[in-house]
Amino acid sequence: MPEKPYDHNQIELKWHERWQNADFYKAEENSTKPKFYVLEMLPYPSGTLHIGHIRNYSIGDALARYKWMRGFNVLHPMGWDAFGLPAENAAIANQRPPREWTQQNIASMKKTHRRFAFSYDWDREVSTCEPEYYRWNQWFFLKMFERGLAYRKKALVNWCPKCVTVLANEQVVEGCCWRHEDTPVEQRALEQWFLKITDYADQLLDDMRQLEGGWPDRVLTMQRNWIGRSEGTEADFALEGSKTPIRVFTTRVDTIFGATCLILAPEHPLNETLLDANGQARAKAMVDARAGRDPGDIEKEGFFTGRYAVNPYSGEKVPVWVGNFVLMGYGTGAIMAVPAHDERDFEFCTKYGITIRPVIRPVDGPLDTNPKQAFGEYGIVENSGRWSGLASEEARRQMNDYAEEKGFGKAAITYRLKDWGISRQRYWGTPIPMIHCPKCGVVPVPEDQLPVVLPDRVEITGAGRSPLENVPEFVNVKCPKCGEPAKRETDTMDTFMDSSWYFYRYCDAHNDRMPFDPAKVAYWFEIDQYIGGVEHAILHLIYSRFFTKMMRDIGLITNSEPARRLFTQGMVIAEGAKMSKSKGNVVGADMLAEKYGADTARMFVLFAAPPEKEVDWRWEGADGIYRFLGRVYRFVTRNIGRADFPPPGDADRKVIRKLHQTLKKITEDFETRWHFNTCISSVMELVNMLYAEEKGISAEPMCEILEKLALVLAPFAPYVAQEIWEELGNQGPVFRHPWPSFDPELAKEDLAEVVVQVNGKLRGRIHVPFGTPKEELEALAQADDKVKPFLEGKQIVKIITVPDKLVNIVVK
RNA sequence: GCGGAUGUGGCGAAAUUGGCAGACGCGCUGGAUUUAGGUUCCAGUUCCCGCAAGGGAGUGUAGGUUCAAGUCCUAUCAUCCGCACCA
Repeated sequence: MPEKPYDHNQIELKWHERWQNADFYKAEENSTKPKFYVLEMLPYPSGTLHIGHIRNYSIGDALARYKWMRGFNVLHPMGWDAFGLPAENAAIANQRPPREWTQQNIASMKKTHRRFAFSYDWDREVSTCEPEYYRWNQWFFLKMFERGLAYRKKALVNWCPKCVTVLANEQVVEGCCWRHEDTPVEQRALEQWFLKITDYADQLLDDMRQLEGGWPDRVLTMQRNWIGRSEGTEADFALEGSKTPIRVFTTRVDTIFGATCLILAPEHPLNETLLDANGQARAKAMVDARAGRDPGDIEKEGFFTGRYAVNPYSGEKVPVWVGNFVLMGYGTGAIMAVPAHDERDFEFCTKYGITIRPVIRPVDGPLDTNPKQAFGEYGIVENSGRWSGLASEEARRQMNDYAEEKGFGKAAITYRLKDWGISRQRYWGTPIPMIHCPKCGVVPVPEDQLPVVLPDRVEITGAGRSPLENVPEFVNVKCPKCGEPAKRETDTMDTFMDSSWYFYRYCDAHNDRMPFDPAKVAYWFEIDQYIGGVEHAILHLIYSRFFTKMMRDIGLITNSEPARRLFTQGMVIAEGAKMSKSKGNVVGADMLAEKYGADTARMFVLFAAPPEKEVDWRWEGADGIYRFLGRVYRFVTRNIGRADFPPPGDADRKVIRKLHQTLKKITEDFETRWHFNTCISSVMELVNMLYAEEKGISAEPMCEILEKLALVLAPFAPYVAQEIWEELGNQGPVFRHPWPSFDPELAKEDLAEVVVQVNGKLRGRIHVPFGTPKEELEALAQADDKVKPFLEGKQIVKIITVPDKLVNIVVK
């Protein structure tokens, strides 16, 4: 057959059309339990759908297709993000009717991903935007409410005055709105719903031990920091002239005799009674000044309240101050300042001339009167009454006991992790199924009335309150308890709620009685492999771990962790920045596909770097991939049905060996590391050799090679692979054919190449049969012409020999 | 400041268990095909000296362990990421 030019357009269109309605996307029934892989949809900041597709699908596809060939049945559903609205895009969130938008989106996603991707099981698809999904979000919310895990309180929220909306924590970038980088976020007090994730803080921390090895260390560390457990002591300082004491939290109670003042956070509730109008104004100014600033840039300042408090251990009277560096959100919002042993306290107290009193000395030295040396260090406690002379750790223990005994404090643990605020003042999202009744208070919507569905037409006011408030037929309801007129909750849920359990729903997507059948989930879970972007390391991945534990506690599931293994993909960056639509630096993988075709586009992205690494997007290298696919295609077409094959010869052995070496390499890389870049490069090596040896390859090996080439290429370049598969006279999809196995015997070289070093430097190489004995190797090495000159006139001290690999001669 | 990672050619990168540094690709150089350009094919391409054979240096920097270090240890610098007056 004459050589055909590689026309990617023609090939891709042809198969694109044929695959439109093919049923081989469906998972095959399998007698053994398949692996459960979940591929999170968008590993990149939302808005980067373009690039998200190609990179994520590539990895997902390549894996899924490969696993399929190996006889696995991979559950590979669409992730929630695919249908979910970009949560941060308030404009769209408030304008589009969700249902239509969703359906439109599904349609377009189906189209796009047919082009780029392959193996989705549409039966299991779930849209988090569908009322059916609201229902189970709401169901979970009610279960948590019953258990006291969902509660309502007034809380400060981030507020962007330009967007006129509430922002989630993750949408606040360096104190400013993520869309208006010059606009500091304000704090507003609103009634909000919270989930008590803090109840699970210790479990979330402890269970990480199960995840070690399966999850990247980086993610585990980030989670550990985010939860931020610290052990310490809470102690009450009696406030003079008041019955309410001031409670402080410290991790270093052993330094408490060095506490020379108390400092309250400017937002501390006690300030309302403690301060005069002037003082309150100053405190408020501090809070405002802090908004939108990098904490490191703010100079510490504060003022004396005029009041004193009593150190419960020493009985010493210390002044009470207000300080701008004390955070209300951590510990108790009040600290004892120990300027001798804490850098921040030192800075503050030096500025205002407050006494500095060292109380910790090094184990092997005297008390250091220059306090700067001792910040944060442990040692021996001094000048501390009955505790003097104890080691820090022991002092802490005894002082904790003492506090408890005397009733003024106790050992305490605080967390950086805060309860999860899920209220959003948005149209978009799952309505929170609660009703506010003037008589009965907050009443849950009865389970049989779920789902509470969003109204279709909503006018956007931009007033910064939920647009749902303006829809009377939604808001005005009868109280389920007393039947009197009441108001519906108008906040909707954070979309992270959806993402926290979507993969459970995949196991039983059409269940209309429960979120899912526990038996089905028990069959699939835990997830064998979860794949997603790093940026979800703390939020999504902590929330979904929390959900899993909550679901276990309400008896739905038995596993404590959602996923055994986690793989975090690197991000695609452009010119050093994360790609995002708002930055306008999304470079089109579409354009790449337009010019070279989807096969080249996908393969190029896979070839650029291993998947866990972030990759700077530039398309200079794409030519090489396109050339390569052309080389393959032309090679195959001109060798199909050729009449003039030579008789079997040396070349056959050579290329068959290379073929099996390639198969071995790809199979191993695929199975363990997912380093597709090295897989691809080894196929390239094979093809390079095929070009060099083409004339000498006889008919039979050529047949084998062409077929294996199609199979090996299929995960990376499905269209060309399929086309070749058909040209070779095969029927049906190449993906249904089992993955080719390799023969280790055929992959073996005839002779071992043994490297000869003199003093660790490469001087020669000898070729010997495998298993040549040590003595013989050493003799051959010394006799080698290239090696000899380096041995002349020298004395051989030692020879190290690694059989079949290396001889190192040490000379003097 | 704390925590985590990463540093290898002009570029993306490879080297999986301490054993040939730079596979594969881009780019570049030369050659063949071509009226020419493009395409395709072949060869070369870490740096320095050399026409060449060959030799020397070389994985951010400085030490160390080892017959042998990109890989292990110590220190240090740079970059990136995460958290950040967290008491």
